[in-house]
Amino acid sequence: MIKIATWNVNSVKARLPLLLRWLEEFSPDVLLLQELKCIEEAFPREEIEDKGYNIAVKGQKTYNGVAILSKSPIEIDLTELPGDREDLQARYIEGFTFNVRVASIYVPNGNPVETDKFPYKISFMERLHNHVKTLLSHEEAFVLGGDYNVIPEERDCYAPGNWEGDALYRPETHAEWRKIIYLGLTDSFRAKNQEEGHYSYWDYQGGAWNKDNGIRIDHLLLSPHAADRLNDVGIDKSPRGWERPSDHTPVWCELETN
DNA sequence: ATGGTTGACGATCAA
Repeated sequence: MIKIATWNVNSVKARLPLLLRWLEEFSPDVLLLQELKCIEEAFPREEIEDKGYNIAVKGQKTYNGVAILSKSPIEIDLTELPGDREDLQARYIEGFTFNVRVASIYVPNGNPVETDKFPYKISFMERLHNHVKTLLSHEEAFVLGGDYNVIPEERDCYAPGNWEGDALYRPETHAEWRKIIYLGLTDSFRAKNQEEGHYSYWDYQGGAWNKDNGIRIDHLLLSPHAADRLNDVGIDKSPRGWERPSDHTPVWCELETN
């Protein structure tokens, strides 16, 4: 079995103690990180290598930043999402490890929707849609994990009415999400669990964590070959309750080894 | 209670 997880850590430097603790306790084989908020040179490489991980980083000062951690060597193939050479934001890294293609993705938030942030989000999702078509043509097992900043359905948020008009819940956002899924990808969490009320993010504000006012926006999307090997999935809520947490908590899936 | 969190940065923006 191979355990693959995704976690938006909201600053890898601020979250290092929690990250090290979670690597120790959960011991994922592969961990996809988002929102590093640092350049590659500032990434806490040694501390994570000491836990037994290989590391590939696409960093950026202050904002964004994604990484792949793996107990097995990582072959990096892409450090940006194809389709827009002018997009300099560090939101995509893709590689090959444990005989599986993996990507760590940080889809733009897109709010406020009346600014250019929303069309940037939509065009990023269109580029992802195009890239997924290319990936599918190779007939490989792949796992695309990350913070998609998409609440897929009503059952993925505590109060759907509050999200009307938000970039995470807009009709255009749902349309792009469905375009990607309908290419043949599996939302791994929904392959095993149909219940409402399972979340991966709780806002820092308004006591959202204590009230369980969350949303499910961190996803692990599987290619057909990977979905055939899906054994189990879960959301590990515990790190959200630790001291100085990220506002996101890790989401994981377990694939059978072949 | 004209507010509400957190992080990086630099005196504000982004989420």
